[in-house]
Amino acid sequence: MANPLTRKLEAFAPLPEADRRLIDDICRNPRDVGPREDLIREGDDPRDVQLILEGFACRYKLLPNGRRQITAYLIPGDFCDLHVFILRAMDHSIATLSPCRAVAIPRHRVLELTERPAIARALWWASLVDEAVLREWLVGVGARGADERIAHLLCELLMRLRTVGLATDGAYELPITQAELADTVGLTHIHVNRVLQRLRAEGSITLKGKQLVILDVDKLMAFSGFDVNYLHLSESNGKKEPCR
Amino acid sequence: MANPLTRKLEAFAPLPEADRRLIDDICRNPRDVGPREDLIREGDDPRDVQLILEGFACRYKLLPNGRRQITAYLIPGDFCDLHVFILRAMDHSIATLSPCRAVAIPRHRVLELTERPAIARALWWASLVDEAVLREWLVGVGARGADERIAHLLCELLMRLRTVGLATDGAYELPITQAELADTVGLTHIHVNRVLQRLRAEGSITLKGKQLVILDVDKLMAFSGFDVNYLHLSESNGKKEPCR
DNA sequence: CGGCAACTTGACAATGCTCAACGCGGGTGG
DNA sequence: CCACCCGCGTTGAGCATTGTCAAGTTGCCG
Repeated sequence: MANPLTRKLEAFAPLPEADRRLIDDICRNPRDVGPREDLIREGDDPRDVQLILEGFACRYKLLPNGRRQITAYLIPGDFCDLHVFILRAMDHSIATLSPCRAVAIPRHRVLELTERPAIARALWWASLVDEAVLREWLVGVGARGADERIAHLLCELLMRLRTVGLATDGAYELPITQAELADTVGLTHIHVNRVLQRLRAEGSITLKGKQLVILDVDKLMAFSGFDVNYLHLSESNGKKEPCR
Repeated sequence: MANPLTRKLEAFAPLPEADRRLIDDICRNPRDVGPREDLIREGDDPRDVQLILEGFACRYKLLPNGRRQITAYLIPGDFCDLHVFILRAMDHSIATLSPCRAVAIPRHRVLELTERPAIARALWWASLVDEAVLREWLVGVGARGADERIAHLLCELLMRLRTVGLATDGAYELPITQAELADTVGLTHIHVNRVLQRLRAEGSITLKGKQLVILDVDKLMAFSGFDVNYLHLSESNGKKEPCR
């Protein structure tokens, strides 16, 4: 299968063959990381940039009150922190959720990437999308009810996984626990469980083990108020009117 | 008073005199905008970049359920969207909260800015800070109780306004309504009101009209779990240990 | 002085949380 | 190969925080 980074960047614009080869070259010698391992910790000085090739990782922050908030999922093709090396210390941590395959890219190789105009533009686009996703999560936690919030997240993951070839129709693997989901959407794992039961009972999804199937994608998107536009996929321009 | 953009960027690193002059030049001919006016709307094609010189503006998103979520405050020295012109359509709107003074910077002038290495680095830093702020808001809404959440926001605004010279000690002007605060922190305006009453009753703050005073800054920061590090101000390195 | 927007307060309802317990399944060690 | 254990998922009962509705007050601006 194609390199997930290439697939993702080409969702923005096609890359020259030489650029694709550079990406393949950079992704040699990946390493396997077990589940629930920190890749970078808050307070660390960021050095190498991590790129996820397989599995799920996340950004998270621990609070004095003992709670944890996950602020992003990193899926295959996502960079941990392309631009942070300008900062002295990480303000959050990054950990694997599932077992992952990742590459640590040294800074000089990152610069090789950003010297290629097509890649640079695509990475720029990708970082704008990451920010849009973050905003959308804030909108969810701040203004959507529990059911819509979780349904929205499932829709988002579907779309993101599709662009790297990891979802077909409405089905994909969701290798995280309900407790991790809870830390993502700002609910307790118990409440997350109840919401998932409800979504199953309604016939919206099936979820056995780690296999998720969204039975009627359009319906779930409508229910959760999901509007693809924020992912800025080139195909999806102007499908829906924004709310006024 | 110095240009707020200059002040903000110099919180990262000092700028050459020529760069400061360029910024001053770009900020000529600002325009005044009334309160509650949209600067850019979701769906619009982003063209000029807006820079706020005075007043408060915000990013926000409207939901099908009628709710609104504010995802960022833009204060003097903040750009609306430095990097978005690569995208075809805005995925959120930007509006003034208070009366504002702003400049619309055409794209070619933005490029003039980014061609100056010191400015480019500082803008890069600023955009990382914006993202960190966004993450912190998500953490607040997802994992902090109502009182801590609001207190945390007040602390953040204090620090941000200080770097542009708009706060002294614990006092600053907060030109927004409680309803707008509510849309920011994901609560109802009624609950926000109760929390503010509580903070007043405790002697943590005073708030008369738009004048906010944080009576004991350290105490409020401790209470809300505020850790300056995420703002990446150069002075504030390693003051606190992150939670583990 | 009138009017409107923002703020305030109270009573009640709902959403989501806490605590506690139990089932299920996969992996490990005896 | 079986028994145990531990992590994950599930369920119930009662509680807390926050939302809803409704009404009243304050204060500013014309």
